[in-house]
Amino acid sequence: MAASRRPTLADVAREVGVSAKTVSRVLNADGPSSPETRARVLSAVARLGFQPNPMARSVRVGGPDTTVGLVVPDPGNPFFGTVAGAVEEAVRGRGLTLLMGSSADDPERERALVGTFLARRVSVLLVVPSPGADHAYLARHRAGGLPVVFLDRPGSGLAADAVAGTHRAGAHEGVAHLLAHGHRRIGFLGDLPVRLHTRRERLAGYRAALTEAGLPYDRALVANAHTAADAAGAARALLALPDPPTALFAGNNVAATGAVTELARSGRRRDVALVAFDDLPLAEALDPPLTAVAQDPAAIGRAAAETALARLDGDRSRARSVPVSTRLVPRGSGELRGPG
Amino acid sequence: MAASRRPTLADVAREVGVSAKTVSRVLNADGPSSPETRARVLSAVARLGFQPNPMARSVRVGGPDTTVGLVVPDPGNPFFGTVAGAVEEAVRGRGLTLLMGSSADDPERERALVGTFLARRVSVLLVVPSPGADHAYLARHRAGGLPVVFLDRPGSGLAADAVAGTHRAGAHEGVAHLLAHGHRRIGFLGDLPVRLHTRRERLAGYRAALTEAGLPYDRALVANAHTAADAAGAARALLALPDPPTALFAGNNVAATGAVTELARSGRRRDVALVAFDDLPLAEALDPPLTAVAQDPAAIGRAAAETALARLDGDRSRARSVPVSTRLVPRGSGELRGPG
DNA sequence: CTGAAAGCGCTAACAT
DNA sequence: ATGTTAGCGCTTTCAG
Repeated sequence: MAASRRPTLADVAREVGVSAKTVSRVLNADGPSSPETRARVLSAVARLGFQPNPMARSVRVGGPDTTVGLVVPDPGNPFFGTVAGAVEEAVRGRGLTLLMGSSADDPERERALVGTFLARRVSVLLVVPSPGADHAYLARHRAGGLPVVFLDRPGSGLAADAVAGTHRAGAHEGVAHLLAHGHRRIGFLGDLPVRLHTRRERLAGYRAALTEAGLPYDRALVANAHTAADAAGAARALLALPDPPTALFAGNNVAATGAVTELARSGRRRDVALVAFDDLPLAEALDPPLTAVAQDPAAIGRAAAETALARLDGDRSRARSVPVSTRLVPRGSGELRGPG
Repeated sequence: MAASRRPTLADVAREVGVSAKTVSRVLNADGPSSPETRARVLSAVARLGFQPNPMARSVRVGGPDTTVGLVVPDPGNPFFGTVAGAVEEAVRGRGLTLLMGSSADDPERERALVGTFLARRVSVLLVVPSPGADHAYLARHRAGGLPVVFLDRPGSGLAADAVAGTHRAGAHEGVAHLLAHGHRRIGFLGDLPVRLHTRRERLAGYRAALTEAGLPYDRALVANAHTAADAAGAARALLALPDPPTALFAGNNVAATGAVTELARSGRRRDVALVAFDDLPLAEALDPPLTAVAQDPAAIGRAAAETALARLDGDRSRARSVPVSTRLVPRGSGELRGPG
C-alpha cells in the first residue's frame, strides 16, 4: 500500500468543485464566502483530513513562520526545562510551535542555533544568552520586526526586552538572612565560567550585603563550579580553609546540590549554615531543611512569551526589562550557628 | 533604516553572475561545478550572509523538513527535560532542529501536537505516548517513510520502534532489595492516572517481586499521586494504616520526592525503608541516603534519536523495542528496619 | 559544466 | 462571492 500523498488545497478544491483560492479564503477567514460553500469546503477538509502546509504559506506570505525559537543552556536543568515548558504553554494558544535548542552556554552554539531559527523565520526569538555572546547581529532582525527577548540574563550589544529573576536582590536577601543570624564569614559558591552574568549579579548581591554589614569581601571565600560534583569539591575546599566560612551561599540549584551533598558527606555537619539561590524540590526534606531564594522559572517563561507576543501584536514601546521576583523561603538551614 | 530583505538564492546568483541553479548546485553538492564558480559562489554566500530557506526547500522537494518532532508530558520534569536535551544533542549533528511540545499526558493535546508536527513534515517523530492515546492514525505516515519512535512507553495501535527504561525489571529489583532486607509489607506509591503504562509496569514488577517472595498483594498498600504534594499525602495515608507498611517503593521521581518529604515531616522517621524508581540529584545528601533504581534519561533520548535516524537512513528492519537498563544504586534508605 | 523553464503548496493582487 | 494569474524561494527537469 503506497502511502497516499498528503492532501493539498488543490485536492480539497477539486473535491468541492471550487478554486483553491476559495478554499484558502474559507480556511483563513480571508474575504467573504457563502455559508454554503463554506460548509462544503469545511466538510471536504474534514473528510480528506486536509491540513494546510504552514511552510508553503510561510514561503508565499514572506512573513514569519508559526514557530517560536528558544535557546537554553541545558533543557535537563529543571530551571530551564520549566522555562521551556512555560514558553510552550504560553504560545500554543496562538498556534505557535516551539523550536528548542541547547547552547551549553557556548556562544558559538548559541549563534548557530539562532542562525537556524532565523533561517526558519521564527515569529519570535527567545534566548538565554551565553556568556561572551554578542547579539549586535540581531539588530537588523529586530528592526525588521522580529521580537527578541532575552531570558534569565540580559543580551549583549542589543537593546531588546529581557525577562529575568532578580539575581542581585535575591542574593542580597539570601546573604542578609545569613548575616542576620550572626554569620561573619560566608562562602560563595558560584557557577562557571566566572563571567556568567547570573554568577556576577548574585556575587554582587552577596558583596553588597557584606558591605552593608560592614564586612570585608574576602576572595578566598569565593569558589566556583559548574557541576554538582565540582560544587561539592569547591564547598569542601572552602570549609577546609584555615579560617573557614561558617555559612555558605550557593549561587544556583547545581551549586546548592553540591553544597548540600558535601555537608551531608562530612558527617552531616550542622555547624555550617546554607542558603541556596534557586529552590529544590527536596528542600523541605533535607536535614536541616534548606533555606532558599526561590526563583519562579514558569513565571519567567510565561512573561518572556507574553512580552514577545505583545511585540508581535505591534507593541512598539521601548525595550523593557521585566524583573521576576525571587522569594526567600526560610526553612532552617540559614539559621544554623556553629560553635564559634 | 528599513530592514533589508534576507538574501535569497537569486541574490547570490546575481552577485556572482550565474544562475540560481548553479548556486543551488554548489550549496547542495548536487551535480558538478567548476572549482572557480564554486569559490566565487561560496564567497558571495559568505559576503551576503545567505542562508537557504529550509521551508522553501521543503515545499519544493516535497520531502520531510529538517525538523524532529518531540512530544513529552512535561519538559519541567528533569527526566523529560534531559530526554529532550539528549534528543536535541543527537540530531543537531545532522542539521535537524527540535520541535518540542508538551502533552501534559493528555491524549488530545498529544494528538494535536503530532498533527502540527505532521503538517510541518517533520523528518522523524518521537512521542512519549499519553495514557489512552491511540496511534493507529500514524500507520500511513509510518508506511510513507516517517520514522516514529515511542519513548518511555510503548505506543498503542501501531507497530513502531520504542525506547524505554526497563520499568518492570527495575521495579522488581528495587522491591527485591527491600524484601532482601526483611520487609514484608511494602507500600507502592504510583503515578496517576492509574492506567499510565509506566505505573502499571512498575506495579507489575512490584507484584512479581512480592509473589516470588511468597507474599500476597495487598491493594491497601498501593496509593497514587501525580504531584509531590499529593504523593506526600498518599505516603502519609499508607503509613497511617492500621497495619502500615514498613517500607515504601516510590514509582517515579515525583513520588519519591513526596515520600521523602513525608518521612522528613514525620519527625524524620528512620523506621520506614524507601526505594525510589528514578534517581534524584540529592539522593546521596538525604538522611538516610536514598536508594534508587536509576534510569538513564540521556541514554533513552540518544537511543531514540539514533533509532529514528537509522530509519531515516533506510533501515527497514522490523520495529524493535530498545530497552534501556536501570541500575540499582543502594545508598541506605532501602536497608532500614523498623522496630517490628 | 551551466542555464531556462516549470512547479512544490500556498496566497496577494487583480479580475469578474 | 468566486476565479485567475502570478509569484514566494527553492529544486527538478530538461536543454544546451
